[in-house]
Amino acid sequence: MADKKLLLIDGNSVAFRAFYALYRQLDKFTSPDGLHTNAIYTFKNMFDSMLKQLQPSNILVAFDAGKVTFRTEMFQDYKGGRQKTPNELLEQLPFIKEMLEHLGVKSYELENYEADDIIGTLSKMGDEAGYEVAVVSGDRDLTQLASKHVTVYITKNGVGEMEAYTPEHMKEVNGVTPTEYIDMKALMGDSSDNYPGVTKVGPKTASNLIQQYGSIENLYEHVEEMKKSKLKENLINDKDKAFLAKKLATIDRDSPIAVGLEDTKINSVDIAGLREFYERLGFKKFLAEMSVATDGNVSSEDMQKYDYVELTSDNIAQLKLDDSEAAFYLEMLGDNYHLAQFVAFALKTSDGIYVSKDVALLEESPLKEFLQNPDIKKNVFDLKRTYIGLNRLGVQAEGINYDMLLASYLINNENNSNDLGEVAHLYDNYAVKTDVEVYGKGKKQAVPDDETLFSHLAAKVVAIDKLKPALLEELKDHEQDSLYDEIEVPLAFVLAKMEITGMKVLPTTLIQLENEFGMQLSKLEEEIYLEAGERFNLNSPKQLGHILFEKLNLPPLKKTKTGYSTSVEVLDQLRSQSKIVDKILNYRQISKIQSTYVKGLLDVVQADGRVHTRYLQTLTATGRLSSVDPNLQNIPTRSEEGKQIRKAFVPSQEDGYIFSCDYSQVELRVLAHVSGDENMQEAFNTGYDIHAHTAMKIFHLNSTDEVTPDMRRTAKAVNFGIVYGISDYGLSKNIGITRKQAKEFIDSYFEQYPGIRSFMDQAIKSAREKGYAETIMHRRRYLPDIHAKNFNVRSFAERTAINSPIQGSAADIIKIAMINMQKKLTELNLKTKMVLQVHDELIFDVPKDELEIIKKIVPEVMQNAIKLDVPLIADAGWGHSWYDAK
DNA sequence: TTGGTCACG
DNA sequence: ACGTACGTGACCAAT
Repeated sequence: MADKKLLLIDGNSVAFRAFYALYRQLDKFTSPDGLHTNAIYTFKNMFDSMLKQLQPSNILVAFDAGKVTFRTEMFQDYKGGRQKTPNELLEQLPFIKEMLEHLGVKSYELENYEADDIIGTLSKMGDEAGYEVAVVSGDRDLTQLASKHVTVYITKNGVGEMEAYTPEHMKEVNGVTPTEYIDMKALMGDSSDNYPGVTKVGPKTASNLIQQYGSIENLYEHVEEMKKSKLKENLINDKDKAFLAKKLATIDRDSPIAVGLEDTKINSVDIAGLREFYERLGFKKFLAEMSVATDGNVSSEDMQKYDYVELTSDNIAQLKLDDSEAAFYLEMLGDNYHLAQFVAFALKTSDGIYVSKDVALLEESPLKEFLQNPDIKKNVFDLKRTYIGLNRLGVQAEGINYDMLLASYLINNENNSNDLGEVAHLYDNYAVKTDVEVYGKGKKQAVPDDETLFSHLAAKVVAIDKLKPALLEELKDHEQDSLYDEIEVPLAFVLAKMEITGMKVLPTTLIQLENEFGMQLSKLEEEIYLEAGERFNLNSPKQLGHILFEKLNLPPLKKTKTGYSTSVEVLDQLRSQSKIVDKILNYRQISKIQSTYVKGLLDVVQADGRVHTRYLQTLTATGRLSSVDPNLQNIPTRSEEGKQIRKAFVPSQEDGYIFSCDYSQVELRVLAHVSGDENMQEAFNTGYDIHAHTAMKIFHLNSTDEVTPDMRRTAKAVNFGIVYGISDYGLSKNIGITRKQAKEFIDSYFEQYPGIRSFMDQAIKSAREKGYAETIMHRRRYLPDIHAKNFNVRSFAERTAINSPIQGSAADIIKIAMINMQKKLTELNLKTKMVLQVHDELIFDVPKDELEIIKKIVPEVMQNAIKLDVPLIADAGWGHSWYDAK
């Protein structure tokens, strides 16, 4: 702690920031009595972060006393027209003050003055008395107080982040000194405080003028010397406004405050009062923190320090591992567990907690036997990560039967996290810190000292065990036990094996493509520069927009937040207007393939000549998987150039096959099943081409023979639209018809498939009643926005309520197929490996002599994954590369 | 870190 | 009347 360091906080401003930081969680943060607490809670977090960063010896928090101040006397409309502070925030202010009192911190407000003036006055007093002064506010006005010993911190978006304004920083940002800033404001006015400055003068002009003249007084002495301009006229006309604005902008540094520096001393924390306060507001996290900080009086057993034993090769022999159940955690630094550095492990048995940084201990007796013993049930967090980490150490884990991460994802994937600490916090267990707290993030990520590390890991294994009953109970309440036990947990092992196997990629094929595409790209580049008349960065949408819409004067058809849109959608319509457009589209397409797929893929081929993706099993809102590092679920297939990439994906044996099998229209079949629509079910049961059948229906034809390719295309778009929760606008935009036509198609569709409409209505109604949408396997997606007042937000939730059960059930189905498939491969003792899943498609690496059996069993297993009211159909293809597997 | 763009189902 | 399709990940430029 610095000797004399005074922290002055702008209470209203910080509370305001705190309130809006968690505004979206407004309804989730309430006390047992129903009081909103989001601002109180965040205020405390921000306050803690200030203490940590600034280490003050003295503190005072200043508040505004009321609406009327000496400034409103000068200027009636001061802060007029400003939106009223929401009641939800106002009602929290007294509690913030109460909390500060318990914390031993003085709050102060003064009739007729704003918090700014209190801070201005105290900062002056502090400065004169030899204090280092730190001012914290969300309001940039305060930056005028900055001086050699006064630093003004302006809160940024993140809870703990602040921008430090020293006189030097002021100069960089505004070009003026803190005192000159007042004069700058005099010229600019302040729209949020509702007072005008000089007409047409903004920050730029104001800054330039003040840099030139130093103050408005001096400026107006010389104003007649300025050469004739609109600016000069405005300055002269608005002279009174400027001088008034200066008065309003100036913080009173000699206000008649009734507190002095002696009042800023920090008193001791009123522990009992604070605890009672936290309990009243339901702040479990802060309560838990208190128990640790104050030692003794530990009310929450969560916060006990755990005793652990550090395992070494010397004491390992004494380790008793005769339990039938234990918790285990293997720590690796970084997301990519295929490559991540091992840090340490922790183990919790009935005897106690054991930790060690020596992961080699896992490779030997007795830990290896323990981990490989199927009869000892292991509780973990992130089964797949654990399994693969152990696999790298030569351990084939068995008996892992509980995964806290998977369970929490199934229970509620709304506030999804892969961090054990964060998940534990969701279940009111604050005994374990988050990994970011312990290891840091980004460049600063590092392993801490042994004591910190071991305590963290000990807390982790304890939390895994401790929360297990609650999570299992909740799964049961949700009727998700079989989704968890029979789908997600077994699937995690299947995915682990797929990831470990990886897929063979031929770098030479990619390098050939790199050369070809490279030549095409340089040729296109030159041609484009020639047409444009200059060289520029083709990959910059901003620069490209400038060339197209300003230099070449093409019509800008669409805008984005930041400028002109240059997307395919726009460029496609400009094709006829300039030769350059086609070339740009062509360049874009090839450059995408080159950077993302050719170069990107080459970068991630590992030493074994394979790519090992990671499937994220606990990420998506619908239950699908996602694939990263590399993403193998978006390898090009639609364009021929892109499809070339697939030639580099080959079987592990040269004469082997890549075998691919995909479901035909799973989502529509799921829709036919869940909606019970008779016409659609009949179409699938009879084996019609569903899009042609739809075309026949919506165009009122007598037979599918009359369906033209155009009609079929339209019908296909309508079928897709239905799955997404259709709107006439969306459909019209997608297939380039009018909204009216689109509406007619949709109406006609609902007439022909009446069950679909009632399904959609029912889906929305049920989401409203239950608060979530659900798949056939009881996977949930919570939809709080279904009750939103905002039309757009609510509509989005409604479409989601329709789409999620469809997309999610399809995900359930292929997951079941994958588990059955892996089982079958093992049963039949085949060498074939399942290597990829692309949402409705499974891909296998097949030795030559297994092709025949695979052709038979894969479609069979996929088609029989689940029994629906309509048949599931899966079509297979194979070849000597992924490209040829069609 | 964010936004634009584009690859996939 | 509201403005709009559902679900993802990677790359690049600009902040």
